[in-house]
Amino acid sequence: MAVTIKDVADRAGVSPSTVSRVIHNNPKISEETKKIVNKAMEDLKYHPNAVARSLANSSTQTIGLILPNSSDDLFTRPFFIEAMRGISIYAQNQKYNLMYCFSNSEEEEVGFIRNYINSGWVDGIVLFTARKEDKCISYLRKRDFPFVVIGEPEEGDDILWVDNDNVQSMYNVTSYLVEKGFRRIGLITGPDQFAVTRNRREGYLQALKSRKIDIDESLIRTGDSFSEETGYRCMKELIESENPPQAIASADDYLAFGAISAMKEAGILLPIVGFNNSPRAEFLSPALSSVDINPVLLGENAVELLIKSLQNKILPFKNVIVGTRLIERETTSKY
Amino acid sequence: MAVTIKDVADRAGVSPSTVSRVIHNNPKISEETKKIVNKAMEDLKYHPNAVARSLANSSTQTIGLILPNSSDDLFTRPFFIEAMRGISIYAQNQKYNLMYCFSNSEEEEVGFIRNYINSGWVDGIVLFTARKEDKCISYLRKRDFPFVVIGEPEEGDDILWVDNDNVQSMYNVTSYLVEKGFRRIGLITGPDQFAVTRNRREGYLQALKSRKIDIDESLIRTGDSFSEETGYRCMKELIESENPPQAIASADDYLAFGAISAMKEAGILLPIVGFNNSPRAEFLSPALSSVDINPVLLGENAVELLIKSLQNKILPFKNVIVGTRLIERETTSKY
DNA sequence: TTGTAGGCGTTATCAT
DNA sequence: ATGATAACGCCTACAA
Repeated sequence: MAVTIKDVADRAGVSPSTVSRVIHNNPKISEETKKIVNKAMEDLKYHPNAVARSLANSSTQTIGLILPNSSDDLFTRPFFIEAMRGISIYAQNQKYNLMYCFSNSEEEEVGFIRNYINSGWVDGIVLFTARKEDKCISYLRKRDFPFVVIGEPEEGDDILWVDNDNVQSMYNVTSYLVEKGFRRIGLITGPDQFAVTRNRREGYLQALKSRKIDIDESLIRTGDSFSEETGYRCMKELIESENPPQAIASADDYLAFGAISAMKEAGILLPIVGFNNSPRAEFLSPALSSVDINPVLLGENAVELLIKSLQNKILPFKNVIVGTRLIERETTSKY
Repeated sequence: MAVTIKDVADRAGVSPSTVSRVIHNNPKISEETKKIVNKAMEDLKYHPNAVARSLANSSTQTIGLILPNSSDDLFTRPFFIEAMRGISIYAQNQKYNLMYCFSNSEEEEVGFIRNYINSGWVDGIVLFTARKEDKCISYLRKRDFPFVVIGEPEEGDDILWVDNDNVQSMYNVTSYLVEKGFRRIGLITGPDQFAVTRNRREGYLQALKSRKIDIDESLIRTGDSFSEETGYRCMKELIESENPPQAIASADDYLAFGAISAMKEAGILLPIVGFNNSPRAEFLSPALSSVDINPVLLGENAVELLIKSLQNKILPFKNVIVGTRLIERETTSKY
């Protein structure tokens, strides 16, 4: 078997507790013995057993990520892997381990969370999406287990979360289109159960109101997914409506991709802006203007909040807003 | 604190070992006590502590994934997240946990592997790429630690790995282009240090040889990355060469994307096939023909091999070949 | 069939 | 400054 703290103690001629103290840089240990113990550890190539340590500390230094696995191709998008990478940047720096699991439904997500908590594997959990009346969130609160959400939940501000300012971002996009001279601006979004949908619509509405532009409900399409098909369908409806829009604000790039297909089919090409700055946006023809939401930073900040709260550090804020920026491309630059 | 096996034992009026036996379905336990103990477990909402269990068993039921983080945008591609999802499908089924880490270099990868092993967190490791003289592989072998590689390593067949038949796949692509009547077929690949590069080139060469077509080295471009820029540069060289190709086999979609840009710039459009069936391939104009390598299945099979070997199950094969299929799209269908 | 006791490797409390 | 001891929660000979 592997070399243990006892082996080191024997070789150094001290007790296991002394070795433990050396490992943890306990101040009241003589330089002399510290040297001897360190030598013994090197000689034996000793490495602490993290599992035993976890048992003794009742803390695993591990964070669990709950990844959704939506029916559409949501998870094939770079958002998740980018956020996971962001999370890894901060967590690895802090010597935290990362666990992940994919779920196929909200129920399954709750199941994995329950399992992570009951088994004692993780110290905290990262949720990748905030739904309306989110069962994961209510379960985690019921269990009083540390977690952070990527995306602002409706449940209030005693929850840790990070998000973009979705209201502001869509406000900016809408204003940008208004500035270009368009007044009839169509809005295509994903399902209403997601906070991101409601917030982006809110930004759209606010922008129009602040410019004294009347809201025309017939210009607002709430899709039942974030897929291209949905975007296509919504756009088609808009095109065929009595009073079609002059420009489109889309709450997601993929919805915008679908919308562009519908427009091409109809032989028109209205200015359009998407969200998430997906790789394809850049290479589409015409290249799609899109809002970069910085998923890496979302991930980093999320796990930073979580880890700091696990370490009982004082959190100046329970929430972090990550800035977005509009990447202007061909679908709007020529107007 | 959480309820332990001892609490259950007390409530059921038995010893902890009896409870443990019930949990593990030990055959020599009376139906009577089994019932009582189960009742007690439910009443107390008992859940075994996985950390304590791991310590006692010296097995964590956890697999560690080592993700590369190449300088180009490799990791933003769906391959990794898809493979991770495939891994999760099998692992979650087998009640295995998954850990992951991103590395910025081969050295860092070795560091994370060392850490995973020394800390005792994981029972086995999944490598996401096989390089020439791969340091991760040699380190894992030195430590005699269980692992599996996605991608065939050069080190031989006592290693667990899964891969596509890259030789055959590129053989098929090349043959497909030959069938269409082209004889001067250009080849664009990524760096030579990756087995996938060497194997796909081999398939290309074999296909030409089998058709008695002379190999023209000037048609073969080995890029120094898998990025679009590289593809662009390689294609430009091919176009400007004395004797340019009539069609292109590309070992990667992104290389193909870059190549298409170069062709568009030059006002030509040679037939071209890529690899990986990236989402963008479908939506490019013209849509890119590409080989679907089935990353989900690669992940599933990889972790299946690893877990079975951890469970000392007899493995009929140490390697698995996952089938590929050519998705024909506009870049070749019209020829 | 069930209980006892020791061990997994580390930490923390209490002595000394 | 260092050592002995118990504890973390579970498993598994060995005994009974």
